[in-house]
Amino acid sequence: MDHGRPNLRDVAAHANVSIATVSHVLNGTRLVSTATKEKVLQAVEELRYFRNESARQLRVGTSELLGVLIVDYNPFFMDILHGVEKMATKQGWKLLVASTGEDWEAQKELLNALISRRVEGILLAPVVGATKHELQRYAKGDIPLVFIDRIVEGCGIPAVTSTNVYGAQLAVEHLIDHGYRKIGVILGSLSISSMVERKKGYERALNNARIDIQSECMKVCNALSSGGYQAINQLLADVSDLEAVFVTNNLMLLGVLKAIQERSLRIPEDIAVVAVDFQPWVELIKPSITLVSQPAEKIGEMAVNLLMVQRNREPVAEMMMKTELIIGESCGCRKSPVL
Amino acid sequence: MDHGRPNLRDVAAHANVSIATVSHVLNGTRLVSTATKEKVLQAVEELRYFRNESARQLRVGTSELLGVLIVDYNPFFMDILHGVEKMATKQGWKLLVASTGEDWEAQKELLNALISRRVEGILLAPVVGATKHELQRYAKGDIPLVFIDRIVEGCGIPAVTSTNVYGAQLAVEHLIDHGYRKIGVILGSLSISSMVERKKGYERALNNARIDIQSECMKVCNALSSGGYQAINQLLADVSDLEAVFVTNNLMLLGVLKAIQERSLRIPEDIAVVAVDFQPWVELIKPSITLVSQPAEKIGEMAVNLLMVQRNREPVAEMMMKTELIIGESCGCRKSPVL
DNA sequence: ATTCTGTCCGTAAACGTTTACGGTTGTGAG
DNA sequence: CTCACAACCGTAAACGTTTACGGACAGAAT
Repeated sequence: MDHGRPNLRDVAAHANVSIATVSHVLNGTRLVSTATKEKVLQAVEELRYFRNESARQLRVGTSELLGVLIVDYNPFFMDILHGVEKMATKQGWKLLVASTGEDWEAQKELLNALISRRVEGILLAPVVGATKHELQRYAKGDIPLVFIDRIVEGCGIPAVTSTNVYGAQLAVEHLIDHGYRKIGVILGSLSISSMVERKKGYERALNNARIDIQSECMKVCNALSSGGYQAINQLLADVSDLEAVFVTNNLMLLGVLKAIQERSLRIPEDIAVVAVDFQPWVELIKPSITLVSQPAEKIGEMAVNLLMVQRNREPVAEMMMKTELIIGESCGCRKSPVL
Repeated sequence: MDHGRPNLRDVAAHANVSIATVSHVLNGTRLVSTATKEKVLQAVEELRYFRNESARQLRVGTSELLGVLIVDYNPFFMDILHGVEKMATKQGWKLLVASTGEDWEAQKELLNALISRRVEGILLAPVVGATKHELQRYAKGDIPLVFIDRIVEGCGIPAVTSTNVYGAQLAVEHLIDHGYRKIGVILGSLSISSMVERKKGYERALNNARIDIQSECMKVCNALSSGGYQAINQLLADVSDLEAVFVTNNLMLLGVLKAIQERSLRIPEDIAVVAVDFQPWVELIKPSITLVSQPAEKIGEMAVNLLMVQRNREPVAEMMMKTELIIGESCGCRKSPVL
């Protein structure tokens, strides 16, 4: 009884067959008599043999792994991950997951690690600091990439995003329809495409309604709860007659609501709120929040699909998933819309 | 110019050195003159060489991968994952993540897949249906396992959990201190150790206060929002004079609160609520919910630590992380405690 | 008796690394 | 001049699979 993990060779010896036969039995890749098949399977069982995947991978070249680079473990990316896993499992792929933070150097490291592991494809949310030039080089490689949630334009990498401009516009127009004129917006870093797009939607809505866009109504902060908290406080300090605010992601919404509660402001009477990203808990807070929801799970599923299309060398387009306005009470829908 | 990915051989040829030298340069494993070092690095850069990890792994035997089997992508496991990643990164390990659902067959498949990949260790939340016998066989293997959040007793696998019994007891005693006597509990499957423990804590609290434990006060449901929703409705139907309820996880809490809102019951006047798992949003709902919080991120960190201890063949104990009672308004703290 | 066809199986060559072993210089000490 | 030592590098053997190629045998067809 030698030490270490059992080999194909060990199994073969134990079953009195050749190494090739064992492999074929295990993979069902050629006819083997039921007698020897059983011998082999029994040997496998007795030795508790587990195929060495790295040897297989070295030989056949496929890793059956899918790399996913998210920015952090927040609920939005979790929903995406869920969708990704669902689709990946259908291919027999496992997920190699890592979070990058908004740190391009870290993201590059992780990209390299994934490439070294010869993953079948990489899903990534490009991070603040990512350059078109560098991403292009990655795109030239033979591992297909797909952007999720965010993009960097002009590097030939397909993407699955949502209709951010339209969604934001819809949300802000909804506020305008209720008569609000002094509308603030709280944004994350403008180095992120989704934030730029939501800003654009905000501006379009105001422009269409011929409302002046005022710079003090626009706050950029880190896209976390703490950032939202600071931003809303600044907004309230800088804009005395603020009527409404558009919050561009779920985490920032947490901070915004916290600040509003602390100040005992009433929603929507003192300040109306509209936000982005549906999460189950928002149904519970009162008044319920009007939201632009993104189909996060679908984004994940589609991203894997795009990846496979790309692997087949078919031309790939970008996909924008439809956002939806879920109307709650925080937008003041009880006020009659002005005509 | 040949096709396919560049090799060590390709790099060596391109730099006019031996294959061994390239390897040594890349790994810094022996002295190489700066001149050739630069030649090599330039060749690597020009050919865009990426080391083939599976070949390395085959040769040296280490995968630098950590397998993590969670049950689903919910906020609690996300916090755990965050902690796990933080610690794993310190070892240079990447995360192979998969969700199993409450499906033991699926979990076994995934365990086998992870073993085949020769991961450095496996963190898993053992799932409904897992048997001591089968888990013992996995524990015999040379890949260290660590339970997270839940355990299966007697299979020699170390675990990181939280003080569920004590936490639950504390929570329910807190209710009792406020004078509540008719206290319901909503549990997930009792095939899961954490749920059994929370049930035990509930029972201890009642016993200590010499309150009869009534079976109709105890509802077992699937541990999701929908389960909580159904359970609280049944509870309210079966126990007419219900005064309070203890909800044993975060997802079920969502459903419970939804049902309570639909029925326009007041918290805590009509029904007091105490739950398990702190998530940021609970601070926002009014009245704020009294909670037993688990240090999920720490659980993840400790699990990786335990893994490493185990790898060093040191004896390993189980770890129970301290839970904490975060007092909100939903327990009726405004009522003066009875003496 | 020969050939053919089909069933069943084994031998050996890759895949791309790491690393033990050894070889070739050049330099300073004796 | 020799020897030792350091600095530097190359050759080749493993790691555990998959799979192309070919061989042995049995039965059927000629």
